[in-house]
Amino acid sequence: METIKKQPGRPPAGGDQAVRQQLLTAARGLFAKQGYDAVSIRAVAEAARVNPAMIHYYFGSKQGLYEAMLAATLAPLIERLGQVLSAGDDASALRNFFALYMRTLGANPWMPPLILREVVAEGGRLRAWFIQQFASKGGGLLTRLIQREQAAGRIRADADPSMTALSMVSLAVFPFVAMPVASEVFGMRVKDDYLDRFIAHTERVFLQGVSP
Amino acid sequence: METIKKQPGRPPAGGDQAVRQQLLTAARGLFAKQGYDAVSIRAVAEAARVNPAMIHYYFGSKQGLYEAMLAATLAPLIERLGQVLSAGDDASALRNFFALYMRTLGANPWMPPLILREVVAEGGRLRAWFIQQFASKGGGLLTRLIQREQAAGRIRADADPSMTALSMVSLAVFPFVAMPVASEVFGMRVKDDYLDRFIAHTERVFLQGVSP
DNA sequence: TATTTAATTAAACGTATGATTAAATAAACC
DNA sequence: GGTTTATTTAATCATACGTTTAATTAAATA
Repeated sequence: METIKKQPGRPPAGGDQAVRQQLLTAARGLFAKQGYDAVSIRAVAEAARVNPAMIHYYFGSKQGLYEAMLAATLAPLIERLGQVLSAGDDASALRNFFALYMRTLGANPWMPPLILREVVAEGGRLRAWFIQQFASKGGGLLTRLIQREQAAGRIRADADPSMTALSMVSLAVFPFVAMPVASEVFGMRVKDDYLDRFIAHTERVFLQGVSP
Repeated sequence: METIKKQPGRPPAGGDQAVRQQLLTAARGLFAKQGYDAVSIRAVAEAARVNPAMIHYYFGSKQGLYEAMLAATLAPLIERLGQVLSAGDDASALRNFFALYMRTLGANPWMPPLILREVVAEGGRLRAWFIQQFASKGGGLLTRLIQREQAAGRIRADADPSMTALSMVSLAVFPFVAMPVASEVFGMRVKDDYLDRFIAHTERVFLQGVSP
């Protein structure tokens, strides 16, 4: 039990000054796992080993913390997908896009729940950022890609691009969130190569499902 | 402003004695739209036009109300799917199953959000009922159907049944919850025939995606 | 060195929540 | 008709929540 840093006042300069980042990280984990309403700012502060008042000092409010965390967590995904999309236009672009999408979700376990909770949060608190900065950008990327693939004859032309985008997002995002349930129901043992096999399965279902 | 029924005491026999059902209906709508934590028992009682204490009288607790509502809402879906599954074994069984699944979700708008909120509620309050009574039964039905179709050569044999079931659930459930977001992002206008067209689209993506 | 600014703590505030209780009233039963 | 039981209301309880404030300390600045 170290008793350092128990008194008020500005901390010595030796410290990491990483309080803000600790809060963001703690908030990411807790909000993803339990949802906005179930997480108290005291719980976040405790997980971050920080005084609860620091949340208001750095983020103004609980909602401010949540919004900052969501933007910091989800924005990079859109950016990377955009890069892959503008990288190439060959026959493997769709496959690359899909693989990067699912691999990123698999490597950042807090992403899928955060996305799903926002999607289901109809009329919720910060719907604005999620829709305008995440969903519409991601949806734009997706439909552009799909139409490009349709023009190239790799996706059948009679498929509605918006519906196709929805199908792709469904196949890619939902299973990650459902995995804990599926483990109990199907007894899936998540071994090392499981993620790879699952991505390959999903990729094939989608690509074959929308092919001409 | 009618002032009837404002005094305590057992109500006259003329009344409907439907308090319990009113509470279940109000709870279904509110919990589906806002989630468990965001809904107060006072809000449920107000929506049901009933005294808040009635929740504890009939259901013991907020959680009791939630569990009763969830069971009453989701159990019929599993039952109906089971009937369809055991009805026939011909080439249209899979298509019938899929259509009934999506059509039921579309006709009962509170179902998809309730399911999704349970799926994402890792370590949540009543995970027990959802997993043991809903997810495992539904998962059992699904894998049985998929393996039957594989034996009949209508689903490719190298597809993992559990993964295939996950893909099917993803394609069928997620889009309903994402529809409000998709409307804003894609400008989808939900016309009369939209649901039919969307179900047809999804059905084709899945069937074609898992075909040999 | 003296003063101001930044970062942190502990304590408190007002409110909303889930839950409980006592009283009240009509139905059900004997 | 008298007693018991079922259903409802209003009031209250304790707690947890988001937020605010005042005090405190070290860094930054001059």
